[in-house]
Amino acid sequence: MKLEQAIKSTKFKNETQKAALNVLYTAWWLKTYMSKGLKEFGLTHEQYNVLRILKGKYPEQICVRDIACRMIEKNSNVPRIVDRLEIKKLVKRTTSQLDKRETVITLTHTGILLLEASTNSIDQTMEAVTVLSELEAVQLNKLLEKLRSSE
Amino acid sequence: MKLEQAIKSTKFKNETQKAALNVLYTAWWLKTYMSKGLKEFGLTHEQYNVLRILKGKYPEQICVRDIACRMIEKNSNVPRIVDRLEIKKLVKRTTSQLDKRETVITLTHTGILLLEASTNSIDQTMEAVTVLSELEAVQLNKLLEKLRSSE
DNA sequence: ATTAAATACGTGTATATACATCTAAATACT
DNA sequence: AGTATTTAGATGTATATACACGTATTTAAT
Repeated sequence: MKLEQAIKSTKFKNETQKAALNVLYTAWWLKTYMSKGLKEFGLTHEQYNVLRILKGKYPEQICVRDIACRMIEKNSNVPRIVDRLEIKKLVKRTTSQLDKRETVITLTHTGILLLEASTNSIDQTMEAVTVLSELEAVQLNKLLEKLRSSE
Repeated sequence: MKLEQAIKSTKFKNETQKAALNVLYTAWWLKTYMSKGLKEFGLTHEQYNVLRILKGKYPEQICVRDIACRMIEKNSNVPRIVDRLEIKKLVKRTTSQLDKRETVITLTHTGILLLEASTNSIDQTMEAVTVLSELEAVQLNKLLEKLRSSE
């Protein structure tokens, strides 16, 4: 669906403003598909992101701060997300002995199994809905990084 | 900043998966700038979106459902956002006489003034941070719509 | 060595997101 | 007409987002 139909508006200041809105809308669109796919595993978008980050470093341990700076949405309240993963026994918290301020998070066996099952399912879903050739994806990545280059 | 630095990860399944993550990250990045700019006006991202939609139709009236389907994030709880705008006296609620189920939302004078001031400020901020030529923006819009074309 | 500053993370609050449920009103069905 | 279904929107719940603040621990400064 064209952006114009999606948000029922045709009045954009210029193509750049439209592009910004288009990025916001597309992100919402992607998140919606992901959340739907994750539902059968009882995971939210953010919980899944944390599990993926833990998997990426496994079996190396990782503290809350390291998780936070790897999150897509940097303002995520990682302690609280970990709370929920801990209740479901998908991760374990331990105080680091090297630095007692740090809380080290570890994937449990249950966590690994759930992550494996959900990753396969989500990757398939996302591949099915994200219609881009490899070349187009490269182009899109370039343009998004150009957009953010003021930072 | 490159996506790899932003989320401290270099392991992507393919360029398409990276593009999806890049869209999500860029959306977060844009929202952050917008929220910062809106703060001085005491508005959130979503409250601003509702005000913009009301302005787009002004002085024509518009009901809650019509606002909802124009929102960028379709799951927005519009009645609750309107609650907050009403408390700040930026909008007014009236029950439609044609269909008493409908609640019609109108911008107040205060609302119009605040919207004008904030729009100028935000448009400037967004233009400053969103670095794209008109041509690049056209390309980006095309690629995002291609990405979503499975829908 | 003692105090000051910085860091890690937990917690609190307001709002948003996602989704389910409830109520009133409008429409459709027989 | 009388009942069923649909629609609009308010409301409830769990989690997330954004941000401020508190506490314990570590590092730096004097």
